[in-house]
Amino acid sequence: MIHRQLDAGSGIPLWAQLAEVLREEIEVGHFDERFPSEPELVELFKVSRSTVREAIRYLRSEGYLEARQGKGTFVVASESFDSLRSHRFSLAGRIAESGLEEVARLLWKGLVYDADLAKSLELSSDEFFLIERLRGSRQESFALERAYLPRVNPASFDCVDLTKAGSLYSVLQSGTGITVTAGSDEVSAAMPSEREASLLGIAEKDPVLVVERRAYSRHELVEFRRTTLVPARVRFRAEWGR
Amino acid sequence: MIHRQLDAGSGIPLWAQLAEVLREEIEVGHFDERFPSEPELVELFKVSRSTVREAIRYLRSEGYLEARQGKGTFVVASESFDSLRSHRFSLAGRIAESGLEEVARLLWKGLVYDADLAKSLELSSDEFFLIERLRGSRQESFALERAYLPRVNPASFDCVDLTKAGSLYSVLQSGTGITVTAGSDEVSAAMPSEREASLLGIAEKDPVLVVERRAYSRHELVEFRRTTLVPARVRFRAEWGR
DNA sequence: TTAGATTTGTGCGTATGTATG
DNA sequence: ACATACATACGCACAAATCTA
Repeated sequence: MIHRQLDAGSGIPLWAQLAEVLREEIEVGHFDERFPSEPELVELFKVSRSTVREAIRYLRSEGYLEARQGKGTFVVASESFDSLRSHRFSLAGRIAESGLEEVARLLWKGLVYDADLAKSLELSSDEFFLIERLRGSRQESFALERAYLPRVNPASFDCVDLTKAGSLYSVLQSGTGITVTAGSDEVSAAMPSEREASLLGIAEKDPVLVVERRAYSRHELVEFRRTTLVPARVRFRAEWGR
Repeated sequence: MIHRQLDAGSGIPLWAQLAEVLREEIEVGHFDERFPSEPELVELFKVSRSTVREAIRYLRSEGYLEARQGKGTFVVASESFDSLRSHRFSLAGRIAESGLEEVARLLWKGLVYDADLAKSLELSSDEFFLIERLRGSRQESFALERAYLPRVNPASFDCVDLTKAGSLYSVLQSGTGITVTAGSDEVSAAMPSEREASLLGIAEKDPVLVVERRAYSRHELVEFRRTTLVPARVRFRAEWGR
């Protein structure tokens, strides 16, 4: 078994030492069949249960472990890329930093038909309500946002102010009664189309960040959103540490 | 002040109830000038400090709060971009999905001198130990990784196997005794140089994702890493809710 | 510069609740 | 019904970082 001595006076917190030992064992594949229970770890490493739980909490937040009440703690199948695995990225931009007011300009809204999109989203109907907005400060734009809403009543959006920077979800909630419960985001890089470059005020040779979002309400897709961002004006940032 | 009664028998954990109350107050801007200290919240809501800390921990993980030892807890200025604020992005690629073995090829290691980099990192010396690796499966590469280590003994890396996919930090730890405690990542988009495109096996007109990492050991920079990724082969993905 | 107060971080102990098998 | 597992909640003490008098 493991049995590595933790050093209380090393300046490194006990839970961090324990997490490091466990992380190494996980990466070697030592716990693939079974991860020790909390009481077992308490006994093995001679620390309190709070310390064990703190270490496990950290490894969960890093994506190494997941826990199920009543069942146990399990190793998550490893991603290939070291420690870029599960940091919390947030969008940070000059607008937020400088405190400039953010504005959203409505470019277009209305029904569109897109068979390819419907197919990739596994939807039976190719009808979408499209909301296209340009976001930025008064001086410059940093994002072009296209939200595709399947199966909604276009009239729901007639009286809604879409120029506010606020969330589309509150609009969805108040306009249609739909509550978004889960979703996914995917970040990639791409080249802008001529129109995108023009709207964002960049050259066609400048690359952009693309975020694709799927939002669900009770396992049902309620929004597909593609946001095109200017990397010089806004970027994703994660801070991590103990 | 606040005073909302929490209900112990409601089925909802006390910390979650407290977090919800605090979140609402935060969004109204009630705590913009000062967020209550832990003992104050204990007194206000008549719960234990662990419960208070659990609620604050959650709000920190959601990006609403940040805490500094000795200073206090503070409301994070809301990012301009709705709800992309605190998702957990992890790198997902074809390699991990298909279960192919990941390999790392050492391209170069040795001392380099870069005054611009030293200046941007606010370092007095422009001497770096550079480790350049190409990562991918046997069939194709998906990332070019350049790690700049200031002030390390080059001999530390003589006997180390850098072709393993494993973390550089364990190398740092064993080779130099340095323990990485904190850091930040920033994701952007860029065009590859001729050499990068060639090494990654892509066209020069294909955009790439760029991740810049800063790693610290006790407030001291110990690594600056720039990773260039091929978006078609690997991307950042976050799932939320549920 | 120093000393003390304040605030979050770490770590211990205990007890009880809830989900699972 | 029972044992096992993690989740919640309480209390206490001291350490480390920060601010202030």
